[in-house]
Amino acid sequence: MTAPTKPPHSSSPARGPVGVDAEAPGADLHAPVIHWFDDHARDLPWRRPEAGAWGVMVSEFMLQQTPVSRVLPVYEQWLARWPRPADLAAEAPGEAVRAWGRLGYPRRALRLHGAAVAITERHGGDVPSDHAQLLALPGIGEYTAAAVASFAYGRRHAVLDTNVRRVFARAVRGVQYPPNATTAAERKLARALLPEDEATAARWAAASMELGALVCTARNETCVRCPIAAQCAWRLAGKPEHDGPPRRGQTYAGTDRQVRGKLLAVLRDAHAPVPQAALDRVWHDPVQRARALDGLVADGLVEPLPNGLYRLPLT
DNA sequence: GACTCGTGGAC
DNA sequence: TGTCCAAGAGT
Repeated sequence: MTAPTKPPHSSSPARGPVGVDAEAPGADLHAPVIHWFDDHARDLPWRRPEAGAWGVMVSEFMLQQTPVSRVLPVYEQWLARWPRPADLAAEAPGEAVRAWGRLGYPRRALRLHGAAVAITERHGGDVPSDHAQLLALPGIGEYTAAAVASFAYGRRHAVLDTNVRRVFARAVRGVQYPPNATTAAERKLARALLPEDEATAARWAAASMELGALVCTARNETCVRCPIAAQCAWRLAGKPEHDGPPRRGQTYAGTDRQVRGKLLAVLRDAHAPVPQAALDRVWHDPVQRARALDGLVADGLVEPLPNGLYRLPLT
């Protein structure tokens, strides 16, 4: 999977600088990036053929806002325990939350379980390849639908994640960072840059994402290793610093999220219903503590029992 | 659009 | 040490 068929771009004719090719937008970028990918793609388990569409889908859920290094061990355990969607669908949702461990954003575990149930009920147990059908599954948005269709089934979709957005912002728009939220202009650009050929488009999607992850990183980018440095608008402009509205940072200490995390950690580690008193120990402020617990219950991550006990959801 | 939702590593 | 960041989705 790491080095399938090479695209028919091997010898691109000499071109002028930056995007002057009106016939094929981005054609001056495709070949170098894909060739770089041929040599530098990481050997990740979800890229191996035996991963299948289910493996790709599980990896995409886990990789939403979580680094590869932390996903790897959980992914392996997950696929060993639930090798098919129907296997996960047969489990209690709380088991998915427990197996999720400390990946963060545990609602993703619940949604992945829900997606497995839907796949089992509506799609005969097979991960759909159609973008609209993928989009209809819980926890799958625009990015993940495109990623699964492209990576697992070789379909032609613009796969616009934070890595690709940063690569395009720099190489094409000449700015350090993309906007905070994905814009219509970015989607239009991503579609325009998508190679016509389906297999090449899928390869391009994975390659441009990998370039952002390994070379064109948010901080300490290494342009000396970049296959398109010579054409990069940002580098050619002298790599100007980001201006405009500040990129919103995330605070964490003292937030409800931190309290929710502490509460859920207790329930994950317990294999029997937990009394209220055990949950009360994780946070000093009773108001915030109650709000966080209510939120977990409302989200379906925690199941309250009639006798004042709590556990991960059985249904 | 703005906001919420976990966790840990790097600098 | 605190800030920033990581293959987003849902409301």
